[in-house]
Amino acid sequence: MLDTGTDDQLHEEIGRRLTSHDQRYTSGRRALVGVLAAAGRPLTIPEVIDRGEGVPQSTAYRNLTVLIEAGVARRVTGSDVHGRFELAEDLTGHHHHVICTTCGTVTDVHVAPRLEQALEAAAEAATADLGFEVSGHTIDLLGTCAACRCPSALSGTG
Amino acid sequence: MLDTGTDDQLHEEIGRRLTSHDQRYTSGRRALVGVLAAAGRPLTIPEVIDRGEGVPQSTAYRNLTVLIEAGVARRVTGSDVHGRFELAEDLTGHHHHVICTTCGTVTDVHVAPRLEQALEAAAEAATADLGFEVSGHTIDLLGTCAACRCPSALSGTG
DNA sequence: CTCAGTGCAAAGGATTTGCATGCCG
DNA sequence: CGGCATGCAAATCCTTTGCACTGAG
Repeated sequence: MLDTGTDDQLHEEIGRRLTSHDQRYTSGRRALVGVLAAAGRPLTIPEVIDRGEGVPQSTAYRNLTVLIEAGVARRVTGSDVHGRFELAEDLTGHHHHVICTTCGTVTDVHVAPRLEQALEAAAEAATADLGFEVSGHTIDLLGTCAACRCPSALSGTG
Repeated sequence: MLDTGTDDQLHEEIGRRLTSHDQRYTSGRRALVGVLAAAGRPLTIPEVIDRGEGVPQSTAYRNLTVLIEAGVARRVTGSDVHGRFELAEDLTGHHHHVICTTCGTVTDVHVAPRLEQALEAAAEAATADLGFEVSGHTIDLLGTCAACRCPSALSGTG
């Protein structure tokens, strides 16, 4: 993960990446990045639009595409119909997704580095004979979230 | 993984599952299962249709939905636009996917059971404080396949 | 015979694109 | 000033659905 400790540093780094892809880092794109950064989990297009100030779908899709091409964002696919979008891992840190199979909500989690390393080694071993060069991985943990396991927890009295 | 060592056993088991969901195991569905079983990797709808004998899209989607509801098939999402479909893991064995980020091809791989267990344990630990109950996981290994790394290998002399 | 499955074509929803205008560089 | 980003709306693509027909129990 890069040193993007402050929002300014994050935006600066993203600006550099866009520039190097002949793209401008406009206020609309900045807002889009802000929405993704603030979310802390992958968002669907409706969610992105909701949190932006009246951004049209087309612009949201278009800018997301630009961000993806510049290596700033990533498209994630949950069990949902909508694609989900989040900032690139080198900006936010390597993490995985916890997906509730009941409500479809996606949450970020971090896994022990030791296990990550073990997985990487295993991945190399498993794909060596395929002539496949592993550059990364994703792990989705599937199950049921607290809210779906115990709906009454939402009403406050337990 | 169930004892579905022969195609007959596989079809018998699938027939049972469909029956228990008030669905018939028709020849069309049998053919669909055959296509998925023969593929050995998740197929997109165009691929499924290609390998079937003139199955209409609507029937393909419809039967895939039925198979999924009966726990016979599963929907996987690659980096592609199309959803991908494969038989359920308890029929084919637990495995993961290797995805070529260049051409989008998805291949199945198996990972050492020891690592799977370590991952499961880590998953429990990582989600315990979320109140999330983990019931399964998926791992996608991303990278570049042999064909995309070395295109000349396809010409036969490699 | 009766109901579920199939096929066709249209509908529905997500994503992409064309074109005119406004803004950044 | 010139080119890119933006907005709107239509187009496109994947997926679902309605309806009539055919096949299985």
